[in-house]
Amino acid sequence: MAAPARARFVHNRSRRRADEDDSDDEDQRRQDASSSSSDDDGGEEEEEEMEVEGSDEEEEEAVADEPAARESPAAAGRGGRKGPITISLKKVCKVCKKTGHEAGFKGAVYIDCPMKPCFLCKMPGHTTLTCPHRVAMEHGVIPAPRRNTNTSLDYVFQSQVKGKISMVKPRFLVPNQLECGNIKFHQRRVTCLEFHPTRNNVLLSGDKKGLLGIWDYVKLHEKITYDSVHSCILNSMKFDTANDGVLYTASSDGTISSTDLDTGIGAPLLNLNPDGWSGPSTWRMIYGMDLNTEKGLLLVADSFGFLYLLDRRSKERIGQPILIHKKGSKVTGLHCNPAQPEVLLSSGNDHFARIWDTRKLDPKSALASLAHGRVVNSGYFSPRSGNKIMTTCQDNRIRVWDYIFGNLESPSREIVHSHDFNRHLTPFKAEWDPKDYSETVAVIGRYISENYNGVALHPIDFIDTSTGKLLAEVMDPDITTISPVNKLHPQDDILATGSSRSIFIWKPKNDVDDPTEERTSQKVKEYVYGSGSRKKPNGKHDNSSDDDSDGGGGKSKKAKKTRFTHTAKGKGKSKA
DNA sequence: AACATATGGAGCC
DNA sequence: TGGCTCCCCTATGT
Repeated sequence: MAAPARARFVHNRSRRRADEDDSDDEDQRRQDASSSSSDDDGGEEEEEEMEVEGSDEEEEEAVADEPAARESPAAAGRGGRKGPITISLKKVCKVCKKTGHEAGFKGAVYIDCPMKPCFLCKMPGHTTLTCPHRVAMEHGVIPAPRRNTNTSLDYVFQSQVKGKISMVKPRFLVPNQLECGNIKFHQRRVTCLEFHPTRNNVLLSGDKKGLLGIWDYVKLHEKITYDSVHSCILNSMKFDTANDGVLYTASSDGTISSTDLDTGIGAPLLNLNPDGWSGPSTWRMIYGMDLNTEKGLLLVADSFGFLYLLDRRSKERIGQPILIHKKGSKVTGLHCNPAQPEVLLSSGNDHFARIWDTRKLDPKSALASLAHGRVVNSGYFSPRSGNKIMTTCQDNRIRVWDYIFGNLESPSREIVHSHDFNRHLTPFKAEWDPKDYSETVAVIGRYISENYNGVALHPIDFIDTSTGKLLAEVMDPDITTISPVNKLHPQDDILATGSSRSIFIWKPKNDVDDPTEERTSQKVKEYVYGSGSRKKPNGKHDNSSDDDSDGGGGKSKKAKKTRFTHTAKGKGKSKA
């Protein structure tokens, strides 16, 4: 529901302002109390710097006669006037190493370094605390003119295709309440999630180690994991809709695997590193994969810019690999147009998203090249008509093209949203709500935190991509980690979230239970499965390296089935 | 409580 | 082009 969520947001925003003031006061007090060594998280050695301060802007000055200070150029600049030399004991900013300010968390509020461009919109002159896109999220849209090309193609589109897009907003329920507990069986961070297309309550999850989990989120004990399908990052999963017992998986180990979900038998479909590891400059990783169900064609892209076509039955490659992004750069994603499966959207590390006709492919044959400010994490056609494109870019902008047959030179909208790249996080990807006939609602996790009741939380945002308005922000006081992986159920009002190693299932809050918010005292139960603790059965630590780049090519692809039973235990984390 | 560490991209030379 | 350094609202284990 838009209205309540909005109200909550405003409320939180005003609370944040109050906190800012608080922390400023705190800052003052602490600095008045002077040389306290309140250096928070170590790292920088020079915790305090003695420095002669010529300017009188500084309030926290102390009188001293430090000989070293007298020799400093700043002192000389004072014209040799004898008298008390003022020096100040100041903190060094961890970000820019300059003095006079500090950056970092003050309680639940993060203070930006004023010397850096805004962490949200990347523009200089302000910080995230004062960024217009943060203060008023609904105005975070950089407008672009609606361009009608007025070509015959556009006319055909307007009359024929546009009618398919429902202009009536469907009932929209935000799955904002944690349904089942904190599911922990992945040993590494979750990298992808997919709902089973036909089997109710079944979710598939992949992690950085390559572990594939298939489990029922209603009957939590019904869980299977496959730990030998892939040897490192599971980047993408696709169901064969012609045979939904088969799952295709793409991995940074350079292989595509097909797994029969009933028998657990896995078969490699493609291995781009048949000769094994011989250094990072030759190791091919697969991030992008999609399936053209009409043609039975598997489309795969590697980390060197090449696209491969694969017949899913014969498992044979069709033609030669085609360079679709800058040579040597990673293709981050592929998506076949849901209405016209031969139309392909690719996104890449070369700051471009490109549209292709897979029937006539050659490196220069892109139907369109969509320029971005930085690496494009993902690009998706809208789920029903396929006539919109939404991309997530590392420049903290979600871009939307409303009409793929129109003028694609610049996006219809750019929505400023915090989803920065961080090497330790799975890249953020804004995804359409597959249930939304109007093709406007998107979901994406948020990087920067907001202060909610003294706790810094990173919500999952529901965005109206036609206006940039924040429809809802989903969060829970017990989830303090960032949630970069989010998947909306194709039919039900359910959201699955991957946050670090945990998985969460959200459902709409029951309308019956009122504003009393009895949820607050209720802690999230943690379901730790047998292998969840990174410890080997013998009690020794799993010291196997996190290195993604070890062999893997020669590994047997026989899927190993493991069953676990869950142990539910209450979690008593106390939050301020 | 203070560490170490996994790790990708940008920007420099 | 390649090799190096920095980035600096991560999460977790020791």
